[in-house]
Amino acid sequence: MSGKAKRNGSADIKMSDIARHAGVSPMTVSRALREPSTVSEKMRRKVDAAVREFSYLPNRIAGSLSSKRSNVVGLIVPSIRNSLYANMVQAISDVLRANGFHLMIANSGHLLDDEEALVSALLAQRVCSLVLHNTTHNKRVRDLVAKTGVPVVETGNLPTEPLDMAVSYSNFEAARAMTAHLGRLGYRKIGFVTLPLRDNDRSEERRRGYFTALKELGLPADPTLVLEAPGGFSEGADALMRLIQIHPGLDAAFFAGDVLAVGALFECQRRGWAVPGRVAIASFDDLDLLRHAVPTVTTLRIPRHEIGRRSAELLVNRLLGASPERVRIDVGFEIVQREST
Amino acid sequence: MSGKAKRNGSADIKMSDIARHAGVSPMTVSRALREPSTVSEKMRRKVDAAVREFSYLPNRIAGSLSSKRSNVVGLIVPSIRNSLYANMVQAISDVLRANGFHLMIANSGHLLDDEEALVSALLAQRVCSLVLHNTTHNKRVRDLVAKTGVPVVETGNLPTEPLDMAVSYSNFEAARAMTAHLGRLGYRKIGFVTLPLRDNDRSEERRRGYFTALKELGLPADPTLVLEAPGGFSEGADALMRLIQIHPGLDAAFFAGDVLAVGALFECQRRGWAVPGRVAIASFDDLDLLRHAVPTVTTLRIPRHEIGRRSAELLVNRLLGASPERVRIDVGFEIVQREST
DNA sequence: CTGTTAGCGCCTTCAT
DNA sequence: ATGAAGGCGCTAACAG
Repeated sequence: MSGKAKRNGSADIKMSDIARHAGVSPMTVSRALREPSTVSEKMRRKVDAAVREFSYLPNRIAGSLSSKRSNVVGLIVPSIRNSLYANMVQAISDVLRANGFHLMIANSGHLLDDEEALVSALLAQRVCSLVLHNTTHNKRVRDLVAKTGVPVVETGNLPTEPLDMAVSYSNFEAARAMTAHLGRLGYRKIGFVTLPLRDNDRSEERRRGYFTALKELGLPADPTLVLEAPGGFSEGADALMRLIQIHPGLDAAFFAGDVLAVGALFECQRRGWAVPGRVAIASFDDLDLLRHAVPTVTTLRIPRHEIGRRSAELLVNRLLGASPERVRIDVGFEIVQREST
Repeated sequence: MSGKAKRNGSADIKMSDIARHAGVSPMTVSRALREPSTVSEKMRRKVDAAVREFSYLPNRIAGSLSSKRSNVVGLIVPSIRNSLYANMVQAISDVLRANGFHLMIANSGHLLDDEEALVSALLAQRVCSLVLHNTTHNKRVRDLVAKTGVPVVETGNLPTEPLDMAVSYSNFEAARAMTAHLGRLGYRKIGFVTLPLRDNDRSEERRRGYFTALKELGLPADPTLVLEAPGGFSEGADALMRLIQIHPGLDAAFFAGDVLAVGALFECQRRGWAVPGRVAIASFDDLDLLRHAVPTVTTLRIPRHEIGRRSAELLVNRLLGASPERVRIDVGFEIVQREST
């Protein structure tokens, strides 16, 4: 009894059926559903009754094809799992939904060529616009975006030359500011633990910011003060221990990833090291966790939610008719000084 | 210069253009793209060349309309932000993508009527199936699902009567097992902190499991041992302090939400209370965090990733032709005994 | 305000 | 193995 590939369900009633049962033309049904104000009270009621009677759900696939308009936005993030992105996605989702749009989501796993495959796939689905959490793209992606002309928002970093619109903070400035902050507090031997640098403009920028600040502080830019670690609690702990082994005089460590910082903090607790007495710890991104840990952790507050919200708002405006113009919004960041430094 | 609503971009080349340039019929292009093996080598090469030359992206909207088949799965979660769901979503996304499907995601914010609106919207988009992180639905949702006949997977709890397929663990059994575990360890005055119970079958079930275990342990089912708290670190800390105020002899607290447990743990650290010396702490869901905190936290390991993976696999099989049959998969759970109890 | 006509871009079906 | 005809369900554009 198996049967072939499942057809997409639906009750199989279409607009013309509703029209027939309501005694009107299909066009009137269409209008009653999409722009009720253009239809007379009487017609509208007949239509509504028939729609309810059959639980009619308009086929938006057909609608999109016909109108050449879609209400689905495509989103590509490096990882869905990561709570930082999740925060942004939530905001995007909320704004889109409030405006009648939907979200198609995909994750690229940090690979540029995967991004290309996903951009193609989403454009084949005829999404009406794209959000990319990434500001370096391969040529094909840039070409596709240019060619299709869909509105695009890039986030995650501030590109010097956005594809279209960009909403982000500057990873460079943020890392620089935190490093400077640590210098101002009197720390002289400041380690830096970065997330993987490969194919990741954000990580690169953060490291650049760190070195720039060191220079401005008149501190030596010692490359052995920098360690690369994949995200994770253990990795943060390891990194701190290795740094301290190399530099027993290390007095502060700046982690370019919140989970790394917390891992290091836990390791200190385990060893009974005072933070910041033995070593100060600073983090990147304001996870709730950091505000509640003991000690509370100094960090950079990045308005992830705002990034999502404003990205979606820009798209919605554009989709609703705003004229295309390159936009580059810097949402900034904030240093949150807490007990750990 | 403003211009009307933005049309969905696309390079405006369609299959017939490719066909013309390749010197074949549109049908051959269609076949060369979808089932290359049914087309001769020569034709295929001509088509491929034209496709590449124009960077042609087939219009899947048109394809879906015509074939009555969609490759988009709809997913509704209570919250995108929550990392537990994020874990599951990631797994779903991965499996779907590996099989050529896409994911449309929406969040219901725990409201049944919002779920209805989203189910309608997703079905209007003609998603080929649904994943619902929720097992109690209002009538309209049940009707729509029945009527359209799309495959549905429910997760988040094990429904006694699934709409279609279900993949989950039992919240009841999990909470019961942890409470029993605490009893076995010798704790006699075990508090329980639950997430909001309203419209949330998962929370209800957990509480039921807790009380059942107390009874089985021969301990009094004292309702003042139960506190309801919205998720959050501070809320967990508060809840523990209130419990201890009411029951100075409290020797263990079981938090039906990981963040609550960690919040309580931090509060203990802050007060210099030994955990489990002063009070033992148990959690629900195996956040990485719990394995690294000091002390490490006893918890229930729920295979969120597996839930997502198996859900998606079930759907994919069905979409690829497996015959419809009600499935109810219990992925189980595991008690992870650590230092905090 | 309502209806008619003619596609949207592709795929199913049937013929060759 | 390839092509021609017709239609998926809806909406734009125009007519009344």
